[in-house]
Amino acid sequence: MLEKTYDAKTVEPKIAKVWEEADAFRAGAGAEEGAEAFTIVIPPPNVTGSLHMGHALNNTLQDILVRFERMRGKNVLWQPGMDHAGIATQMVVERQLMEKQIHRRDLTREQFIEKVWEWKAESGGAIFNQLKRLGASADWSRERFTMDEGLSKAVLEVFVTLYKEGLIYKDKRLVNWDPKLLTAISDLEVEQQEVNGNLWHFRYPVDGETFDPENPKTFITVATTRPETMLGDTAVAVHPDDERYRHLVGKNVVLPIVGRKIPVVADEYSDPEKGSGAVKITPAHDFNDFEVGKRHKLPAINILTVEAAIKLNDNEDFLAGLDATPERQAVWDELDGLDRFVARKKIVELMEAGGFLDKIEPHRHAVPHGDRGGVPIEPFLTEQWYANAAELAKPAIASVREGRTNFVPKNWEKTYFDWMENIQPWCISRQLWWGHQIPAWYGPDGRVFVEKTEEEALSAAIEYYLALEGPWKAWVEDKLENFQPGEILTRDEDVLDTWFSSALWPFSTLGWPDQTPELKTYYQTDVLVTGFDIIFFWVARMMMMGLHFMDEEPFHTVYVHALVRDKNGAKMSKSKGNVIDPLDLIDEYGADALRFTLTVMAAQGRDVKLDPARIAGYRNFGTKLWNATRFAEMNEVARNDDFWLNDAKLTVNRWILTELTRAARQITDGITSYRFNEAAGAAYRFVWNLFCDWYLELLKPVFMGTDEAAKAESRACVAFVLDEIYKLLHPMMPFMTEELWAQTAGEGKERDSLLCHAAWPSPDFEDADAAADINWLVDLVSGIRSVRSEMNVPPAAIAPLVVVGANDVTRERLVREDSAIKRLARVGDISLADAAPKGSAQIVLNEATICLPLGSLIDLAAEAARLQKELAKVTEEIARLHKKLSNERFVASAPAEIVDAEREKLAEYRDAQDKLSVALTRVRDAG
RNA sequence: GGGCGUGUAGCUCAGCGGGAGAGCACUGCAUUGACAUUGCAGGGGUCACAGGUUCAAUCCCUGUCACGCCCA
Repeated sequence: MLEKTYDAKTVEPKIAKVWEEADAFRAGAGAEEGAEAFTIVIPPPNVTGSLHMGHALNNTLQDILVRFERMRGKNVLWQPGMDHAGIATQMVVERQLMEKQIHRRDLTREQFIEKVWEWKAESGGAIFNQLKRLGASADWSRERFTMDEGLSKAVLEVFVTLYKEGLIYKDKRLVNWDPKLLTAISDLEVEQQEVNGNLWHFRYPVDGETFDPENPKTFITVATTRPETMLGDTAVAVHPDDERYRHLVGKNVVLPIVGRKIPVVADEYSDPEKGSGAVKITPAHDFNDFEVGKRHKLPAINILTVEAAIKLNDNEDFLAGLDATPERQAVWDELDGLDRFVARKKIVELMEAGGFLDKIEPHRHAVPHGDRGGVPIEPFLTEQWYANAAELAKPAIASVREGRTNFVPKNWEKTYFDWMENIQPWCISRQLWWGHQIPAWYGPDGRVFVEKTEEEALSAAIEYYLALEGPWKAWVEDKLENFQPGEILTRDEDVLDTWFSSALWPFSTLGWPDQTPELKTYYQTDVLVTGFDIIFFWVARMMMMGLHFMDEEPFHTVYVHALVRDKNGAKMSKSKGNVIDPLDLIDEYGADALRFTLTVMAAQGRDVKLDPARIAGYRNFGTKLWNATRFAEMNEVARNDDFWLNDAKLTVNRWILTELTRAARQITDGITSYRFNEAAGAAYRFVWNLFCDWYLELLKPVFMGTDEAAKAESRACVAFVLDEIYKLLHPMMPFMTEELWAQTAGEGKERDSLLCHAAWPSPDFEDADAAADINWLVDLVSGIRSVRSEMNVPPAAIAPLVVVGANDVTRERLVREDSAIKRLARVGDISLADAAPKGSAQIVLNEATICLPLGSLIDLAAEAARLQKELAKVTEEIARLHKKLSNERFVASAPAEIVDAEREKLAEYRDAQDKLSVALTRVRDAG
């Protein structure tokens, strides 16, 4: 016997253990030899991560697909793993070391990396246990890590290949530099944040004029949001059509504080409407200015250190061509080494003191911030490694364009195209220690050798230098005489962007570059399930790499789900304090309730606003099913394989089997079309509103009756339908259904397989007549209940039922469903009559009028009012339909079946109108 | 500024060319036997606004307003 209530806290760990011991989710588990493969690779969570709502939704949806396809008999692999998350992990470990007063730089690189691995062994990967608690049925034995040996091998292979193909190269250009983390980051890792700042207007004196702040002819005013960068200005730009400044183009201005003479150039970048219409140009510290600088061949003077402090002294680029007067030198000394924001204030003060400050305007503008470090990034001129994303994107664009990979919902394709078609070179090097070190070695002259191993690089280098005539040949020969490792080549210090290895995930996890059986079986993977926030970071790059190295898309479908927000629609964030921890919800309501809630709310193209009250509601749904099963048990429901359902005789059984067929189709269609909410909704309605509310209620008279054959048939039928319900709900509520499956094996019996390996239902029982019968019964009972409630008839009162005008079908139904009607509608004798007894409440149902002679219980005035209201409603409908059908153009243009249906409706309403009128007269006569 | 999306019951949301739906909340009634994590019944909506297409528009098109997100 089932426990009185379902306790998720004890059942879920127990079931998890059952699955684990049965090795139930191993690749191909439960599938027959040669079954079609179905593969999903998990979006690898960060090794530092812990389960948040986004993960919960993402993995619930994946698990639904995976469990569903496993039950459909496919050879399923859900490939799990984690991402080494370069910056995030390095930060976590650095912070931990700092608590012990150890700075990363106190350690060698090797020592630090050792610490990271130690950290991973101890605290990394907590999220896997959390995913297991959610019920994720991945093949945990195949766990991969982007830094593990196999995946690192794939990274080397890809890097070296792309380099040799010319698709990876080194370049010196402006990058997004994070002065806190001291590394370059990619465009995608930059977040624009709106801040309140100022526009400072500076006067730059025109060369050859005597500067007079009162005389505009002697200077040009420029506006800037970043005063400190003026130290690196190398021009002032004005618009070519701007009359105000035309005479100055080609002349020089003298940069205050610095003394450098810089030209006024004409460039369309300058917007005459903005500020003064003249803009200072700092090619080394601004992306737009860099482009202007290239057009006008301006020098780029870097005036910042990697930590974004001012660097003037010993700065050759800065000092070149300057007259370091003692006064200037004193000012430079003062500025040198100041943090950029301190320097900003200082510069403004100096400018003001010299009369060069025109005005300060408050200005709200976007400032780029590093998404990890959280500080404003600096455009910084450095040499970095780049991947030619534009080239790699071409086939990736074509794939989606030609429908080989499809986005669901489709509108994300536009986002994908917009980004891919304007893609910039991908900066793939990072100045970190934790990550895949770039396989590039430099020779004594700085020449780079890119190979998978140092040995190969060395051979390449030796071959190169020995073939060279010149000083390096002798140098290398000399070194080779008495060879010490590391003396000829120096390895590039940088590591690769974390997303570089993630981009290979769909094939690197399957063993590539080796041609493993897994790779053959499971690539191409099927569906990628992800949030839209990583379409650019990850999806696009997997497409590029998959196509380049596998010649086949990594997946045929990308299902993009929404973000989970709080119940007010705000993004969950620690700072807002509105984060809901899925583990808390699992503790409180159970994993099944959380999963079902996320599923039923996961409509395409809309964010999930999660209100914990909803979860309680869906927890109740599980309880409902649990109790329905208990009810079945109490009534000796048991599977009976000898009973052939097609032979079911009871209408109610034939009806529920018909409804089961419909529900199973809806659920199956919902999942296969990624409309998870529809699948969950269909399951919910079937189980609660049909199976529990009507089917089990209708069976109560059978179970309490004496017709043993009917009981036997019904017991078998309930058992069958329950089994099908467990299966249909399993992808959404795996724990409870697996438990119910085990518990309902029957006295002393055991199921011959786990529910997670049971065959997915595809019932095809259809009996339209039975469906019509029960629908009539439902309408009858609902109608009677409604009237009783409105007439305030005490629930305990039993009234007789008199049916007027019943045709043969209705008469048969009344006999057939006699006990159900009596029980559910709480009526006594059922009889037929030609006219309604006096003092009856009356309900019009199809051709018949159902009368409840309530005697003294009835308030005739109230009943008259009720009938009047009904009549009004029907009359209104008749008017609407009449008008519609009188419209010749409707009759002529609308499809015939629509017109016929409307005519039929009209006839039905007219019939009902007649009967209601009779009923009303009858009530009034009685009064 | 460009793009995407949203606006339907008090709240959270489905639906989407032919009679406005769900869950929660609310109101009334019900408590000995599957289930109060319950049952039965009920109230509640100019489907943001304005035009257009159509025999027919909550649904398609255009515009307006409001809100959200992404990219500059």
